[in-house]
Amino acid sequence: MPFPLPVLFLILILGFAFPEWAYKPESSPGSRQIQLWHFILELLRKEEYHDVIAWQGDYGEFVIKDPDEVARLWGARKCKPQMNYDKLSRALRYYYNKRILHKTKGKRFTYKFNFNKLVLVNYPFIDMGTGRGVPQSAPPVPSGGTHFRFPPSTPSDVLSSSEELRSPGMFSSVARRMARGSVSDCSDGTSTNSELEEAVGAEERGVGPDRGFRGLLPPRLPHDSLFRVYGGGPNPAGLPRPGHRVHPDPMSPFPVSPLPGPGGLLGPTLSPALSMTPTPHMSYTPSPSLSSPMLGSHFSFNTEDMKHYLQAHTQSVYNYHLSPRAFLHYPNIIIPQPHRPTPEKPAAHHLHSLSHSLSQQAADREEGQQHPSPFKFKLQPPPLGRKQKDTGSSLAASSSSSQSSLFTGSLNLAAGPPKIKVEPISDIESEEEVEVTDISEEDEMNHNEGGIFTPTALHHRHQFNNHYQANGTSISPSAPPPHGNPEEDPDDDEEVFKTPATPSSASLAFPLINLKSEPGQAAPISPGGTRCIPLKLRFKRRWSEDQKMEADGEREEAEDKKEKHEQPIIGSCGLPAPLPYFNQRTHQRITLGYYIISESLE
DNA sequence: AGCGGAATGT
DNA sequence: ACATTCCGCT
Repeated sequence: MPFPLPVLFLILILGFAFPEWAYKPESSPGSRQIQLWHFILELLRKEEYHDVIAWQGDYGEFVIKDPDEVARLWGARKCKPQMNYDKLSRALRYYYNKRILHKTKGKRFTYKFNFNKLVLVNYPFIDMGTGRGVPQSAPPVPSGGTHFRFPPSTPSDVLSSSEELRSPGMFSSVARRMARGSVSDCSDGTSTNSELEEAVGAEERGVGPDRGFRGLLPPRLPHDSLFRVYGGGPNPAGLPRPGHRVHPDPMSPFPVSPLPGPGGLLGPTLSPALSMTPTPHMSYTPSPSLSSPMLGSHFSFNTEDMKHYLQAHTQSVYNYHLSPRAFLHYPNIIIPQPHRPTPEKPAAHHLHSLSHSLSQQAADREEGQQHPSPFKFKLQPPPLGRKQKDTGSSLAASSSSSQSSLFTGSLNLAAGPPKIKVEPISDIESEEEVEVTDISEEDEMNHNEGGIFTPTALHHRHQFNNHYQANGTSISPSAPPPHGNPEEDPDDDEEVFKTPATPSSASLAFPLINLKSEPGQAAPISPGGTRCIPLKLRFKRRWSEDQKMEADGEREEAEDKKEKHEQPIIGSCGLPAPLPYFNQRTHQRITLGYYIISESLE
């Protein structure tokens, strides 16, 4: 083996951090076509449109003052001249089920973003503001006290020579044009999007970078605790926070976004939830370069693999404006020296230095805590989208594991048919492994009966009876949840969002790998208090799930069509993807479905 | 005004 | 997937 085990593990983590999905635009502002809620946020952010749409009322609540105009703008952006508010509102209504938005009842044209669930990793710096009507904006990067800089986001700076790393359209001239809000490619000549274009142009022309952030700030903040990182509230996590918002990092990519999207529009946006829960949304796409080695009894990473993944990660971070906090997940990343990408491929260097400074950050943050540099990760199963449900995702069991045990665990599964017995999960374990990173999870835990987890729960109830019934067997979304969400506005239509997006997360997920634990150590409780279950059980559960999925995956697909609840909106954030293992008999890759969320911040 | 099903489009 | 379009219903 070219690398010692710890290094291999790092490579593995890094490697899995940058699978194909990292390039996928899902939820990313720049890529793909703009989504309506992106656009809404964009408008919200611009003072120019405050007569048309503006934050109003509760946190995350906005009112469309001029529905026709909003529709017109939207139609212009999408080159849909026939757009009107009726259609637009239909689109908005689709967001209800996705829990991006909900309607503020009784208030005309008033909707509310579900920032509890809206983990805009791609908009990590939305600053919802702390100050009662006082527009605030956060520098896009917590530059104060750190060395972090978004590197120059030019293609040559970020992209490697590897073609496969090049995201389509990224950083092209077209992309740059789009980044200024110019999407007037409407071939029908109905380019009516000049407004936004002008607006963005004005921003670019020099109004301070700070200016562009303001529009996104809703007038009030429900809980300081929500935004302790960027919001100006207490900052228990100890993350360096900029003292002055007026002097944003000059290196910030946000004022002039490199993003191709409609305007780099959401550059300086923050995920309030992210502040607390850097919950990456990841769907793992198997990487060929890793699959073959995994089948064998040993890993072999070649330089290209490393380059690929390191660069990919770096690129995805840049492309998607990922929060630098994403790097906190690798506080002690070490790019193996012997195989460090060469200078003409600077991505790894970036990553290296990034992780370096960020590890310092992490060290600062960890000051006074037990473990100065805990290589600890919380893992979360993939969101229960339909796809994931089909492929099996909900039963990610948590575990704390040493490097070697993780490896051997994976390897054992790869090396031979797992001798795993299907057995129900005891609710004790399930419940105890709950990791509430985001207080918004609380409501989910309390209301999983209406959530996306439901179908899975139904399908697997016979198998995981105890677990699911622990939280009630009713799948009625109307079952009023006990009040348990301190951050939920009292006057808000709570049931809408109390629908648990991720009871699975709450009850089954947030597995944790404590990389610091000794080999073989059970590490039942992490320093952060996370309950972990043995690796063996984790795989066992996983296997059960997979077997189950193989059996009735199609049936579920059919039934899932009716299921509208989907995962919380989480942007891709360039974090490690789940570890795959293989079903030896079928030789199929199986995604474990663990997501590294974050270190414990508490 | 607002909801959501259905068909359709990209 | 994420709308767009249409429409019946409340």
